[in-house]
Amino acid sequence: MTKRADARRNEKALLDAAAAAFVESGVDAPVRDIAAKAGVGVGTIYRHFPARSDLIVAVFRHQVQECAAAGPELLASSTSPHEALRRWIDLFADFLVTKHGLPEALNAGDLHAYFLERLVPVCAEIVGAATEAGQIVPGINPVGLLRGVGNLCIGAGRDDGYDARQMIGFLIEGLRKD
Amino acid sequence: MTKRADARRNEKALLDAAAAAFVESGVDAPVRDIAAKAGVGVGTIYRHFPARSDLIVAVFRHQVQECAAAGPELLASSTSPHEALRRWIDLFADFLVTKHGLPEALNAGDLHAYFLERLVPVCAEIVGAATEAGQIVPGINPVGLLRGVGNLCIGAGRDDGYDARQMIGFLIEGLRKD
DNA sequence: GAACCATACGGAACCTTGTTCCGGTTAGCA
DNA sequence: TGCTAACCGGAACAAGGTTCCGTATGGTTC
Repeated sequence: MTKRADARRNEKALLDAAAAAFVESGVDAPVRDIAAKAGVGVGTIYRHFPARSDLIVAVFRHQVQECAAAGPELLASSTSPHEALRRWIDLFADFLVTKHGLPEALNAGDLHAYFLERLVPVCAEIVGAATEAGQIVPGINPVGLLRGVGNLCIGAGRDDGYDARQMIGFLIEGLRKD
Repeated sequence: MTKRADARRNEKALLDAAAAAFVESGVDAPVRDIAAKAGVGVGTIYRHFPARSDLIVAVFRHQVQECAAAGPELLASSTSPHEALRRWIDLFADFLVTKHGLPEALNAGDLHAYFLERLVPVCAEIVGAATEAGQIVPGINPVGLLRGVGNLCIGAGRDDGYDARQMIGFLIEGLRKD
């Protein structure tokens, strides 16, 4: 059941256009703009991506995968589970901080679903290792931690005096069992 | 230059209606709904409150004042500056967590302006005291801290596994200079 | 208490943004 | 070449914020 050639072409054009639009205007870029940039009608967007959020997910899927894949590697290569946690969270934050509007969008609905589904198991593994090693307080919920870090990334692009990474650093430090 | 009686009456009706709407639907309650609940046209809202955000600010002004006022008191009555900081941040978080949609709204524009203007000096004072006492790491930006805590309150109403207060607790703990 | 007008009001209309719908077009195959 | 299932474009709809302007009225003056 292979797709028609024009459909495949349009889907790629849309992904490219969306990626470009997200870079220059943030993930809030209007659907019409993306359609125009791809040389396509809005209807075509909605056939390929039933909702705006599906387009966002599609654009960032690769990077989420990479972030997920990095988890086990960091756990193996770090000097301690807490160090691995810190480094992995940094990776996650780096990803979010560079995508204008993504952290806020993450709080509403479907993005949430995919991102968390993919990253929670990884986070859980690292948190579990750190807990077992007695390096962080027990009972930390991986979902909650991920959401917290995601929230801290909100507004990180603006030039006011907000340093998301610093705050995330404090949060991770506060997890320590001392 | 005193306002006309009907204008004053309508302003109060609007504030009451907005407060009620915010409680039952969150601060995202549509302007039209608020107008209807107050028995007033939308035009009237915009004469009294040039933008939606001004209405939100007006509704919560009192509580922000109270929170600001509590700062010095806590500093005086607590056993240590870090303890005062923790308690004051808890107060701030309690305020935010109980207002559906307020934390997210805080990130966009004008709310920001008023809330921060009022609370930053207070936060700065407590942070300064804790810093001088050598209880937290030096160089913490009060604006950043407030924004971070505000961000952590986002999505705190939902029944998924996110505990904003716990995350805030970790953040404050991570500020410690050990 | 009548007349006047600055002030205030209501709500239709406008703009933007997401989403749906459907008549027209076309790729791929017989 | 013709057929048709798959696909496309964009007008139309819904919802929410904001603006505009003709109408109504509180308060003041005589």
